[in-house]
Formats: sequence, structure tokens, C-alpha cells
Amino acid sequence: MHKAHGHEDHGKPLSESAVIELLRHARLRRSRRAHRAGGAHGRHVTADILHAEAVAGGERVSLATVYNTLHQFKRAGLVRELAIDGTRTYFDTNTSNHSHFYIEQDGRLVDIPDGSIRVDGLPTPPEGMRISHVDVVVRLVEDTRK
Amino acid sequence: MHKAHGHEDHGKPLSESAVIELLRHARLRRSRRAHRAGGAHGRHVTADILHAEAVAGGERVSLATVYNTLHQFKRAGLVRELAIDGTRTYFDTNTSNHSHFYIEQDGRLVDIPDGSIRVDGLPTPPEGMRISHVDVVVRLVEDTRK
DNA sequence: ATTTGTGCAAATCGTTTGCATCTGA
DNA sequence: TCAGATGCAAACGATTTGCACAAAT
Repeated sequence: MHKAHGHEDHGKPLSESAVIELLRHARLRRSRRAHRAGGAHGRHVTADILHAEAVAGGERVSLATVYNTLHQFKRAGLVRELAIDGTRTYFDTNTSNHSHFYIEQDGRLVDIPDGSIRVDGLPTPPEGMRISHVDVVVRLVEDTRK
Repeated sequence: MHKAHGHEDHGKPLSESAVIELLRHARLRRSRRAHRAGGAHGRHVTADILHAEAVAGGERVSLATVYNTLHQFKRAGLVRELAIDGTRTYFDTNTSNHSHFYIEQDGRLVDIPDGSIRVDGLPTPPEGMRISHVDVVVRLVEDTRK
């Protein structure tokens, strides 16, 4: 049996302040800005949204910088990139094991807590390969049945 | 318990010839071209690849037409769109219940046969929503351990 | 002075749209 | 003659790149 999301170990999830501290030391200081722009709760963000929030908050950042910063975060293991829908790229600031509900209607993502979903019966990967991560996306639509 | 991929019922999977016949009658005749370009086995294609194959095969089609055709196919339930990686959109001509291995290195997709994977412990969807589909993507990387 | 960090304008590239043309009734 | 089907050039929009400038050593 496998837990959903047997992901790469990029380090433990960190608190917001710990992240900021880490960033300071990791010479990713500019990241604080983008990270803060992500909101304290830090959930499922797109570059657009981060950028809009940053601008609304008076920051002067370009969209390109937001993208670049998000990729730095990703490399540093602070966010996970989610492939949900071809048109936008979501980043999840929660890097722990969990799956997602995706509400197609409005493009909203909702966490499914770690531990509730389990994936069983995974075949052995082809020779020389190993599983880096299992993504589970539960797509939801409005229930039109009575 | 849920099987992975409790997808919308767009109709049963069809054989290649049945599909062509259906297309003829469904006034999606031009689709035959794109479909044929997909190869007889019909697996995981991107618009690019279809287009390249069509051109290589002497067809005169634009990439835009391939896209439009793929979307018609999707609406008709003949292909499924796969969100695997933000940079390209894959279409799967196999619309039956199955999950995928994704080999990050080279962007290759490999089917995991229907029935082997099971997803357990799905929480009840929020009020007024129902599950349309469960996507499972098992991401593989080269195994560098001895 | 040289390297490393920072930020973004412009380029890129996958995808969609709007419209001109063709086809069949 | 008209309604739909067909095809694509051009537009669009998300993302990346290349480069200029700033900070640190």
C-alpha cells in the first residue's frame, strides 16, 4: 500500500516565520516579498494572484519576478507546483502530503487532508525508475441530480 | 471505496473503425484526418505531435485546426484531456478508467491498466457537488540509488 | 574589480478567436 | 441562396529569457 503523495523529501514543512528566516539566510531574501504577498495562510496561488496582491499591497513587482521567485521557491522545496488545468499553473505553499478537490466551475482548489486518501495497488515502476510523487486530483462539478 | 477515474459517462470506448464511422455520421468528418494522424494505437498525444505527424504524412493542416479538432473530440467524448504538466496539454485517446505514469525526464506518459490502482478514503465532496473524475498521476524519476 | 543577486522588458510559445471560404441542401 | 462546416492567420495570454543594474566580497 502507498500513501497518496509519496513525494520527494525537500525538507519538513515550515512555519511562515521559519520560512522567512530561512529565506533570509538562504540568500533568497527577495522571496520574502513574494511570500508575504502569498498571504499568511499560504494556500493555492497562481503567479497572477500573487502579483495582483503584491501590487494591491503597494509592492512594485513585475509578474516576471513573481514567476522567477516562485521557481526559486520550488527549487528550494518551499512550494509545490500543481498540474491541475493546462491554462494556469498553481503553486501550493503546503508541501505536505495531501490531495486536492478541484472545482472546475470556478477554478478553485480545496485541500483534502493528508491521511484521508489512500492509493492502493500501484504497479511496480519500470526498471530503473522510482516513484517521486503521486498526484491525486478529485474533480468536482455541481450536482444537478435532485 | 472508489475506483480511480470515476469519470463522466461520455459513452463507451470505441474501436478505431467505430470511431471513424461515428465521426462520419456525427458530422465530424474532418476529424478522421486528425484521428488517423494520431496513429492506429492512439495513446497520449499533444497537438504538436499530431500536427507533426499529419504534416509528415503529407496532410496540409494547421496547428490551429488540430487544436480545434481535438476540442471537438473532447466534446464528443472521444478523447480525454490530461493535466500533467503546465507546459503542454496531453490528450488521451483511451477514455477508459486508467491512471498514468509520467516520466518527468522525457515527458513520456505510460498507462497504468484500469483496475490496478484503487483510491480509498475519499472524503464526501462539499454540499451540492459531486465527483466527476479522479485523476491519478504517478510521477517517476530515474532511480539513482544502487 | 569581480562575482553574485535582483528585476523586468521583451521574446517565446502553446492555445484560442474571429473571420473568410467552402460545401451541401 | 443560405446555414452550417471547415481551416487558418492573427491575436492572446501565460511563462521564460536575456540582459541591465545593484549589492556584496
